[in-house]
Amino acid sequence: MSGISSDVIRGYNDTMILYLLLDRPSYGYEISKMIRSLSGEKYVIKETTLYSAFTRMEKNGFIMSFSQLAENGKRRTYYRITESGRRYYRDKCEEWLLTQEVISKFISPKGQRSLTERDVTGSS
Amino acid sequence: MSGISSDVIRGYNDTMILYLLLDRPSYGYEISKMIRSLSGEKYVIKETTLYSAFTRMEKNGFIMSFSQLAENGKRRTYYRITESGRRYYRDKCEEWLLTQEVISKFISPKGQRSLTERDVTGSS
DNA sequence: CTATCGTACTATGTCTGTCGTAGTATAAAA
DNA sequence: TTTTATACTACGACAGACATAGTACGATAG
Repeated sequence: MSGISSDVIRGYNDTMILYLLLDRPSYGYEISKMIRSLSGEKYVIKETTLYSAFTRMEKNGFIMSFSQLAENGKRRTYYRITESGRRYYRDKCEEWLLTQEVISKFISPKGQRSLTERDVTGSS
Repeated sequence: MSGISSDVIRGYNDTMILYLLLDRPSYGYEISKMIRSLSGEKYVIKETTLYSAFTRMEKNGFIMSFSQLAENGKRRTYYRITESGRRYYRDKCEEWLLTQEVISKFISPKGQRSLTERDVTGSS
């Protein structure tokens, strides 16, 4: 299998989306493409996850939507990050650094610590 | 509010617990203390989270429980990691490395990318 | 002309891990 | 005797991710 489980990513989808909005507004389809490519094809956000994140974040005041005609004449919903959204993003970045630090203490590269055979069995 | 949100840690509580069981069996209270101290007091697992993790992981075959009398004469439920649990732990470690790699692409240290002054704030 | 594909969404309900709240029980300490 | 630390269990709420399904429209292929 391999890949990133949804439990891990949970709570960081918002952060990823906001990151992509820092420079300029964007819309669903484009953002999903950007996440895919920026992650090196390692993570693909689900459509429902993406759009529900938009809804949630707009409700929370982190982004604002506006409708605009695309080159092809189709109407799209764009999202722009707000000041509050930038603050939230910054906080999440800090939280991420902390999280990394903490979780890393519980990770051992080979998945093992000093382990002698007899530890595996025996109680009585 | 700083600290680690539960959404972030979600899915890594199990990993932390398993890490602490790699060497020897342990029990709830001790594990919670170890998580607290190993994380440098930065993360404190909730009791309910911990015990429900035990239940879930035993059901999944990652750990096995056994009851034993403690020094003080009280009966405790200890947990021992299984082979399957070790494998799961190793997988989670790999997943973690991948996750770190991916999420880090969406994190900018100051929470900002090319950004002109006026966007930031002014308290002046 | 029709079918399919890519784009751009919305709706609805399920699942699962975390957490709030609360309660039980015992030994040691105050 | 009351409090504190230890060592749990039960129950329900919550929220984010996801599965599934459907709508709509333009471009492209056959």
